[in-house]
Amino acid sequence: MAEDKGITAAKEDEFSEWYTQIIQKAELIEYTPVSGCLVFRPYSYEIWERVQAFLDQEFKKRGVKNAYFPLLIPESLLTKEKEHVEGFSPEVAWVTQAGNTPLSERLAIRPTSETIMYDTYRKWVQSHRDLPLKINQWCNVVRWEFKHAVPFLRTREFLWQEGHTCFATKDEADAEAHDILKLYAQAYEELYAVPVIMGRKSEKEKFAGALYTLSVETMLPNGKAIQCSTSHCLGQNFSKPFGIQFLDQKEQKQHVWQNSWGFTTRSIGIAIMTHSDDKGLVLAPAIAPIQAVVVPIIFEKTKDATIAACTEIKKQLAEFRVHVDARDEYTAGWKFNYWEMKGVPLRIEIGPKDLEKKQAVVMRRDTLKKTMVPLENLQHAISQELANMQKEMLVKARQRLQSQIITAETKEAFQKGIEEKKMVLAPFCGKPDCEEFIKEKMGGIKSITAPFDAKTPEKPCIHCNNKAEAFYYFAKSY
RNA sequence: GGGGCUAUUUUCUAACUUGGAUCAGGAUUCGGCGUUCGGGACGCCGAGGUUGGGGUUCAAAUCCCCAUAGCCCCA
Repeated sequence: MAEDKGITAAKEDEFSEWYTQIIQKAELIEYTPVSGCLVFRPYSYEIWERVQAFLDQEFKKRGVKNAYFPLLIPESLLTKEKEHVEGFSPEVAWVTQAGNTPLSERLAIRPTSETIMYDTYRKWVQSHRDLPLKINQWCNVVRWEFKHAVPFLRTREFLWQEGHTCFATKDEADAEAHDILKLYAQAYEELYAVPVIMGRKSEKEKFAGALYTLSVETMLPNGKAIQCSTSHCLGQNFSKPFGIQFLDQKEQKQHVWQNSWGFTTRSIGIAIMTHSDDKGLVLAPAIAPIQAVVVPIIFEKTKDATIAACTEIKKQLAEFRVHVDARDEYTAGWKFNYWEMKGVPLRIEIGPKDLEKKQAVVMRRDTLKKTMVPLENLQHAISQELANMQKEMLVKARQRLQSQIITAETKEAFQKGIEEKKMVLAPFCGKPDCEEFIKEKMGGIKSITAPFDAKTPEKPCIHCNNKAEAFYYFAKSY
């Protein structure tokens, strides 16, 4: 139910505390007795449902079918691809007994489903006519993190979709990996209004078992970079150990080329951190469970007429997600604060004075600016305000992101940028041991991604002075 | 990976330092009734609490240990 007080921590000064308050007071998250396993309350789950609806429809346009594979993966399957197991084994949770009976083979709770799915794909792919095979599943996964949990961003159990596709050729796999990456970027920018960077992960940071990993990345207001989503080309790294083969047109046996790609509930946390302020949550209209809340200003004599007018307005605005807060037990002022904390994009105030003048007061959550709108124009005005807000939130966030990025071609500039909590674009050789060095020496910074839009470096690697493979972003990250 | 801090009800807290009878006090919240309502209204009545386990003690919310959870800082 409603909390008694607003947000008491400032985003600028106490970012973590501020975030902890937001997610609880906006009724997004509830803690549970299990560390790192949190409740997605209806208000955050509804955001997820909107993103799901968008992605699901886009997957289907691309010929992807939904299916569901088991939660439990036998150890023998999980360990089939060597790099993959090594990457995941430290954080796999295991089921070892049923009641009091030990299991003959322990079962992993899926950290990701490559292995269980590909064991089945082997049976489904025989001919080039069976390709491409494109399957997605919406599910939960468990990765037993030992770092402390950050709600949405890093939890032991989280929700996601994982797409797993097979192609006859590498070209097709490459094209799809890029296509899905762009779709993910679109989801961030057009739904969450979060600006992102697309690129390719370093050898060290790529997915365990992948040929290469493409990623969508962004920077949070506290100076930490965060991986938004990834799209992996697995090459034939899994099709070989799992024996996923087909006969091609020339009657030759071939291993399939595979991709896997995922989008998680982490995205919700990124959107919250990006846009919210000291009054609470700020949600982009595209994903807000409620896009406009109508608050009647109630006086005893005009109460019925005011509420009737609000109900009428809701009907007029049927194309939007509108809620009328006609609760008797709270004052208008209380409701203003409450809905601001919940991040509802627009507030429509209707009082007797407004009704006399045939107008409404409309307030935008991101700018907190109020405008008077004639009732006859309301539908159009709301539509405009929502569209503007969606657009301007992205623009504003992009300006902030750009202010957090610098380019460095010398060691000194690089170091300075990192100290200033920037994301630094620098020439890098791409070698894992060189990256390991940088990480050790510079307080745990990682390569983020080699952005697609960067130039070819002329200067050598920022650290080892060998030939640079590409410009990479480096930063502290989640 | 290392270090630190915290835990009282829906929530925020008082009592803890110096263990005891004050009935664990207040506010908020929740339920009821009434007056209110243009930026977190108010009155009356009612509901609700010491995180879990162990120890010290005649006596534990208070001291000690363990577990669990949360938060912060460093790597």
